Amino acid sequence: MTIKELATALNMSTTTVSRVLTGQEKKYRISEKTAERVRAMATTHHFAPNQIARNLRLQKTNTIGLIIPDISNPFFANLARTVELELRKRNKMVLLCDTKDETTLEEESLSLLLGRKVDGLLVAPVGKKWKHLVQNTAVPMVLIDRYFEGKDIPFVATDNYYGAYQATSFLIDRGHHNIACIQGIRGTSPNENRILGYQKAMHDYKETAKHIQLVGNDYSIENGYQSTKELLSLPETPTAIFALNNQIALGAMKAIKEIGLKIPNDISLIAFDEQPYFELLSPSLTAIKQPLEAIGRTAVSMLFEVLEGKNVTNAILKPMFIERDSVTKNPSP
Amino acid sequence: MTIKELATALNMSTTTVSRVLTGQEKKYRISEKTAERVRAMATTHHFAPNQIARNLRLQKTNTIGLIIPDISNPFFANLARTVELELRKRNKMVLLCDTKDETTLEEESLSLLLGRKVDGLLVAPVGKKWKHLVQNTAVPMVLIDRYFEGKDIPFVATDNYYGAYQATSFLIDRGHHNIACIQGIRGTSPNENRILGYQKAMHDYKETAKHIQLVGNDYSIENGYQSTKELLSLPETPTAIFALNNQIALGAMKAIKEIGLKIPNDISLIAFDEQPYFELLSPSLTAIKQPLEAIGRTAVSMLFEVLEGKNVTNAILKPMFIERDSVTKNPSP
DNA sequence: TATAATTGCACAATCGATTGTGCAATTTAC
DNA sequence: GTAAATTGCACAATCGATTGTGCAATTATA
Repeated sequence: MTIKELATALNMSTTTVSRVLTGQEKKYRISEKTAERVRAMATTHHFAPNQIARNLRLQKTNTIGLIIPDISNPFFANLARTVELELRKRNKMVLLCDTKDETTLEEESLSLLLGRKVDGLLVAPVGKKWKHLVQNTAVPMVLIDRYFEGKDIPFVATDNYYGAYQATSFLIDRGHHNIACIQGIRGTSPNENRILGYQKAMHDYKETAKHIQLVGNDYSIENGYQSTKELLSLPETPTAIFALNNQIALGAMKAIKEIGLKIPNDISLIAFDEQPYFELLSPSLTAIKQPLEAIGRTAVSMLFEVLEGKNVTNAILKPMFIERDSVTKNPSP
Repeated sequence: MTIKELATALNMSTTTVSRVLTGQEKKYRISEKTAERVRAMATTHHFAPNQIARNLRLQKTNTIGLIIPDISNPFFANLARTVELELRKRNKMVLLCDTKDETTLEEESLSLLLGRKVDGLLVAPVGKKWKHLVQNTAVPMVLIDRYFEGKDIPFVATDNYYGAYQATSFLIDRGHHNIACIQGIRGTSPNENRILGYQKAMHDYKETAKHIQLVGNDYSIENGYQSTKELLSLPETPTAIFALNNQIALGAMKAIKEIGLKIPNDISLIAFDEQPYFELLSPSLTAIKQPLEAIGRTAVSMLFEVLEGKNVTNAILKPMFIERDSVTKNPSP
């Protein structure tokens, strides 16, 4: 059923029908009697306007593109959920793209979404390249989680530096000197800022902290696993590992278990990212919880401000340190 | 940049430009020289056709609606990922809707997606109501995970009966008589089939199995937690709990830990659904792994068959039982 | 009663692509 | 050299909505 058919059935012009159905009957002086007839007919026929046609005419799709590196990572899955629900409240739908942390796929996703004339973009970029992102000046965009310093694209992220500093200091306070850090994707903002926080803490406590050790290069279970195996085969093994996301932590635990070491006695562990099961592990896992819901909400409201032509300021939200049982007080070596 | 502007710049008709850019230059006898000029101009101007206009003209959006009860549940997040990547290969994009396991939101999502003229629908329904789903006869649909018996909507699901039967038999074999089952959403197909598998096993081994006990009514951590507390405060507590999804299992573990009992000595646990961290728990958690990727792939290819007008047969895929350490051999009572 | 103001609605253009058909210009056939 | 066939491209309609403007019919004003 199209508006034309509806108009024919009512013996009116499509103009009148459209104006009633878009609530403009007052503005265009459609009589209440006519308006009522239109509404009645529309409901009995279950008429719903063709959104494609509207989009074309109105030059607006009420669609937001959401680009995510890995929707199977619970961090992003939760983010996606908040974003979707928040956008729905504002009458937008989301076109989802998973980039598998590949810049190529991200570039492709971007141009596909632009071709579909999304009204806005919410992007958790891979974070290694940014040129394709700044090329788009046409549609408003807000970055989530990973961003680019000085590139003038608004973003919302966790205070990664703060979180990492806090976690590392905690380890040093507990007597750890040799703390290894397993990185995510190098060169991406969260990773670099976490590294900076880690390094700063190591430096601030340099009388006690031994040396800086960075390994790994991916936000994956596999990287956590391999890097941990590597670390634990070193002549001088670290007494604590700082895993820069939940997947790395998972891989690390797997390796530690396989090697037969015990957390926290043989080795301590802290994860950046919180997961519901962390408290159930034995021992429970000390973690830095990112304010996921706040990030999602903020990203959406920032995007709307940009859509409304307002200026926005980037948001950096504080994470929360959750102390549990995966860190010893007295590391052996 | 529109095709019209491009045509003006080339001093040609939009017809010719369109035909070249859609690869129909042969069919409509556009000279190679002209075609080459068009292509060159298109690339220098970075021309990309307005998909909205194409969609309207072609009556096809190359968009699939994906309706999911809870994208933050790793089961569905993984599913969504497979589906998204698989659809992208076939040049479709996905409009995502999260229904929070609420039928109302599902109905709303459905009509929004239909209004947007999606070419097809992949729905993991809440599963309690189906009328709104069968009302849609216009666009092809495939159900995932939860389905409706005899309602003639094609689906792909795990063999829940089989999985539950296997898990329950395993518990009985290990000497458990009093096995409680914490349900997900009652009345939904996976839940009912798992229950049937559980009951059948209990019945088949009735000399040894004691009685059937069903509690709970949600696929949530909270339900797992509350139901477990309830079970463990019974005069005659079960020796094993069968949790009907990963979230329930998580809640159950939380409750068990809080009460101070030990798995598996005090109580055994099996989860329907596998998660990467299950093997890292102490003890590691015995689980039934659903063939997630296969489900996603199958759903997509089934949808395409429907789109191509073929007949499809429902797919019921076998899960895999993964024995770990969360079940004792000799339950005490 | 004649004129002005208001009411109530429809015509037709528009958004940006695609496509059936028609018509010169060129080439081929005889 | 003329008719027929082929080549190369453009006109205009179409998809389904929205909207500036215009024009009767009705009501108000003087």
